[in-house]
Amino acid sequence: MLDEETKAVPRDCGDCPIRHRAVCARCEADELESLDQIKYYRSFEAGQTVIWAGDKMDFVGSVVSGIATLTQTMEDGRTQMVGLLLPSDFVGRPGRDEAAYDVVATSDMVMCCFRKKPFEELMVHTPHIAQRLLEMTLDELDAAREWMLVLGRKTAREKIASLLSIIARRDASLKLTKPTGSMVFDLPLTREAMADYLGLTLETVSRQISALKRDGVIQLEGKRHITVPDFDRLMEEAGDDNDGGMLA
Amino acid sequence: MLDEETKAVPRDCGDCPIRHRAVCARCEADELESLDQIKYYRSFEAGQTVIWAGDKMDFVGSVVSGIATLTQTMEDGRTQMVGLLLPSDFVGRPGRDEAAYDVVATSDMVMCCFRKKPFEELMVHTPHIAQRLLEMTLDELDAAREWMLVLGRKTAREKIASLLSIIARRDASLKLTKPTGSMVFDLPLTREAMADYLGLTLETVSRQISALKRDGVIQLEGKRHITVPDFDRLMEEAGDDNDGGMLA
DNA sequence: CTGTTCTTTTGATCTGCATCAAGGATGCCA
DNA sequence: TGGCATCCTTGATGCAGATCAAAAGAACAG
Repeated sequence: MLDEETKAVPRDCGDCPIRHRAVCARCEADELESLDQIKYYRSFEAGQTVIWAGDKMDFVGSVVSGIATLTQTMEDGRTQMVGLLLPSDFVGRPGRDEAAYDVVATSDMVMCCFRKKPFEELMVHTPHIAQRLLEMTLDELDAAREWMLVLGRKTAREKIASLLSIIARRDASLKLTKPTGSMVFDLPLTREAMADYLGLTLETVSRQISALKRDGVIQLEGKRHITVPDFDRLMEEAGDDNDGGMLA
Repeated sequence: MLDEETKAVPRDCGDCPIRHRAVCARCEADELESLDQIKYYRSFEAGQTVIWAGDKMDFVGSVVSGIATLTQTMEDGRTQMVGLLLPSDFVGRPGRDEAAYDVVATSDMVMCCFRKKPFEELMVHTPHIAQRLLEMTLDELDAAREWMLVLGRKTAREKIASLLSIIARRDASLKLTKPTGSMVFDLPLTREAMADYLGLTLETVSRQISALKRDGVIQLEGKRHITVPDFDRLMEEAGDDNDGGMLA
């Protein structure tokens, strides 16, 4: 069915758009050289599955461009997204042979892959890689825990607002701007994918987006292009406290 | 209000009950020696708060005995537990100054603490510590993601069954037995804490526990002592698939 | 043993979101 | 240009779990 085409995309680490954010961020020139020797690029089309949960996984890698999702599925088909992978995010786990989750490209995507075995060996001699990976994993753990609050305790409206504020913030950080005032961005997810992320149905997602639009929290152009006139207002709707203390 | 009593509990690393599971698990004798120099013990009583989210945190550490919870709270009081800390689990994050979550001891608890600064310095020269911490953090990330599925997609009954099966499994692993057949253990949490973990109300928790008891999935003695006559049955109720493939 | 507090159970009712159902918009391919 | 698929919106209805309320154990101090 799916044509798992693998296409080489030669590139120099020096020009790499994720050079200073990915797992290689802290590497010196010589370390980068070693990584360069075991790396290869893979391209995926929107909708293509990178790997299925339970499949043997003999590589790890970084998202270079595009977006992928990490999802878990129960036997009866209920699915929950457990991660949204953006450029520089790491895929796979050193020391594990099988993929723990389904990984699906939701847009055209390019990954910088390393064969797992050589990567693991390299990690032993290259503390900068292990250090960076630890830092990234701790960040992901924080993100997962923040998401647990969203899933466990927020209302549908708050969930949507939380997702929008996260996407807006991430978009701002790519553009190296602060998330304030008016913001414009595109939704990288379908309503169904949003529902899977938020633990809702796609109908509820659609209704709540309409409600936020009706209430002036967001403006919509087409289905995907979003304008947030007031980011603080969005944060309020998300139930997050941005005025949080810190009066030291 | 809370009497944050700090009591010394001198102990030798060689005798430590979490020696081979904690962040120090991979350390050689000399590395252990270095850790030993910067460690100190703190005891907490049941109900005592270890640290509040946002507070300055100048230590990291491991739970030696007892149980603690990691929780997040919204301004209006809604709370979500984001982690259950058992013996050998790590508390705190190297490279971060403030606690991200409330940490509360739910039973009498002893922690082995390291001052953060010296610990961070030690990590640089002691790859075994960083390696083990990475491994533990990856495990926690997996656990958090499994919990996202529970919070986002499972019914109240499945949530309760999931929590019980996790506690049962953990209990089995402490006793070095396989989780099968009949199992007996104590709930380390109040109904309210269970509710905070599962994103439910305590009334719903109580009702579902009664229902599981009525249906013979569990037996109760007092409020806390649980017997699971058939672990596979419990797994089914949790919606987990334990017969999952693996026919290689 | 009695009053107090904390935890838990159980009942009655309400409601937010799921479910079921239909139709609109957009884009692609023949 | 029309057929088809994909994605999205909106309406009607139902139900799982929240909320409100009361009371029953259990632990403990006096």
